[in-house]
Amino acid sequence: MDRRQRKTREAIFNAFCDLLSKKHYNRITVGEIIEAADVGRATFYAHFETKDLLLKALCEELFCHVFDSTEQGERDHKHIFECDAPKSVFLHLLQHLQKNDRNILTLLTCESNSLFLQHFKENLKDLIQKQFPLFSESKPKDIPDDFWINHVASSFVEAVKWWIENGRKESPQALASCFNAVL
Amino acid sequence: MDRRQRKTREAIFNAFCDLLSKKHYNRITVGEIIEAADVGRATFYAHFETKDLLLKALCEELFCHVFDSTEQGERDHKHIFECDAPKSVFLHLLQHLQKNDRNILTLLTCESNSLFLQHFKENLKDLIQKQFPLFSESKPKDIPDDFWINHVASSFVEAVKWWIENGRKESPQALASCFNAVL
DNA sequence: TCACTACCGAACAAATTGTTCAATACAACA
DNA sequence: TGTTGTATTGAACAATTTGTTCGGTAGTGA
Repeated sequence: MDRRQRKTREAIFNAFCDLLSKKHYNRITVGEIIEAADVGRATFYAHFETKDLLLKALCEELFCHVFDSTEQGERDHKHIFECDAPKSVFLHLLQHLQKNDRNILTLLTCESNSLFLQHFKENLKDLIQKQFPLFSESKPKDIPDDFWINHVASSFVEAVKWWIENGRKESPQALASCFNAVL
Repeated sequence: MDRRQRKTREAIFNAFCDLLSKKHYNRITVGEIIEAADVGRATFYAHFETKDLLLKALCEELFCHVFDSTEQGERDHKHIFECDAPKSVFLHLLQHLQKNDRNILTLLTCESNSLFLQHFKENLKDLIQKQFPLFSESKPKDIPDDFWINHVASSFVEAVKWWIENGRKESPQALASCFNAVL
């Protein structure tokens, strides 16, 4: 990709994140984004058809990074998935979030955090699906598999949401152990 | 309240619900609402400052009804909260939803159902909070109370969401038992 | 009957969206 | 280094949408 395109894309992402930390997604206009990013109006629309697609692209870049490194971990350090999964997977994810790559915590803390947590949940469900045998051990009998997957993924996301909305006072370890306790 | 006001309010609510069943909340304009409701623009703004506040008012009317009748039940039929709560509370809520008062199922099935489920969760948390002793029996040790309340409420909402998005094939009883199994 | 108030509807400025286009600046490659 | 292709610019544009105003109309409650 052309260096100019990369820079523009990055400038738009950064401006968008900045704005998200200040006001709700629905109240952010394209005009504000291009002003903050300092790019031309036509340039914005050359990159993203709509604000919704900008959000989608941002989420993809964001979570693709988190989950890639998780699956990377899966290959590099087989033990994460082998010894006491799924516990270690969730702890690993929490530690990853705590590292705050690409300022992901700002987005998960902002007024519109639900938008990002929603994407997070979808990615999580995929991950659980792929590694289903690992997660099915703790599954109660007589409930549908996808009900269980949905429950595990959404419980984790809701735990993260709770954590964030309460000021992230607990360590990743403490939160993971709360999560494991209710699961 | 003046009969004219009641009628206008009702017309706007109905039009809004109709539109929500057809398109996403973000894509619905005030212009469309007043056309569907067949009221003047100034009239709309005399009732609701913004579209967001209209949504809020709708949610309040909707869930106030569901939860009032639940707490009503609490007074009239003490057994709901006394014998095997919290199981019966959730079953009761599901049966209430199934009755589809005020077409609530249309809203919970629409593209923007998250908006309503969010309000549902808040009301649910209040309910659990008020009846906390009943719900704390199954609470694992060593986790914060509000983490537990959040987990119970959001698990229920996510179960309902799963139920709806999968076409509500299960009976309220079957769903309640899935929910109890994972809790 | 009478006073009150909700509604109408048209008109309005302001903000926003998404597109177009010619001019300019930069990148990649030979 | 020069050439070619492409990204960016900025201004201008119509079309939508928002939220407000106001004089006139009509229904409400007492």
